[in-house]
Amino acid sequence: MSWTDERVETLKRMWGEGQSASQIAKELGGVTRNAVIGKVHRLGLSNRTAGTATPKPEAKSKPATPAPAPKPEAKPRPQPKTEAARPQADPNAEAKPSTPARRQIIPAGQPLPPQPSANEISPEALAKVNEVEKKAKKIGLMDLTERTCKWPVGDPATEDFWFCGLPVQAGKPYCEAHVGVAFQPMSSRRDRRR
DNA sequence: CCCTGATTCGC
DNA sequence: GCGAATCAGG
Repeated sequence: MSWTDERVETLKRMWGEGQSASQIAKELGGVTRNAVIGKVHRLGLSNRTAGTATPKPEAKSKPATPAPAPKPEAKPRPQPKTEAARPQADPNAEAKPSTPARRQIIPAGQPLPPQPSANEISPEALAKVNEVEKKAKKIGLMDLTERTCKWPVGDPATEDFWFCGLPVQAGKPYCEAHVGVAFQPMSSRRDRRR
């Protein structure tokens, strides 16, 4: 495969959209993420300075760079990374954030409190969670590792309690699906059109 | 271990 | 110019 105009265009577009190199590579086909990254660099449209700015000092032989070129480097990086984390209490301590319809203790006689749109999780995310829970590993507390989703499911007071256990996503404590509900996309407050 | 991008260097 | 190997990090 070669870098045709079209493929380069796709590369540029996707990279601009913040897609990862591997995703782009998969989309293009016939290339590895390394190829994509290499191309990105050659095209000069590299620094997205996102997740991994690697100020690599020097690993291998290459003193052929006598020009240190002091870069001021004042880059705030305006990536539209809109992600407002709703601090989800520790699963271990928290009861069970799994069920969307969280039990709210309503004092008898109270009129149905206008559910303050506290948790407005995208339907897709919820659906994803429900799906994922079917194939969850259903692991016990002892089975949790640093790379198993720690999302609790069920009632800790019963036997019907387990942790998701699916592979977590890079650093996060949860699998992708659960990260989706644990971290709100920030603006769930949509204005009602009049 | 999974993933991310960055860099180097033989081709 | 290309990209695998490697590096550095989450």
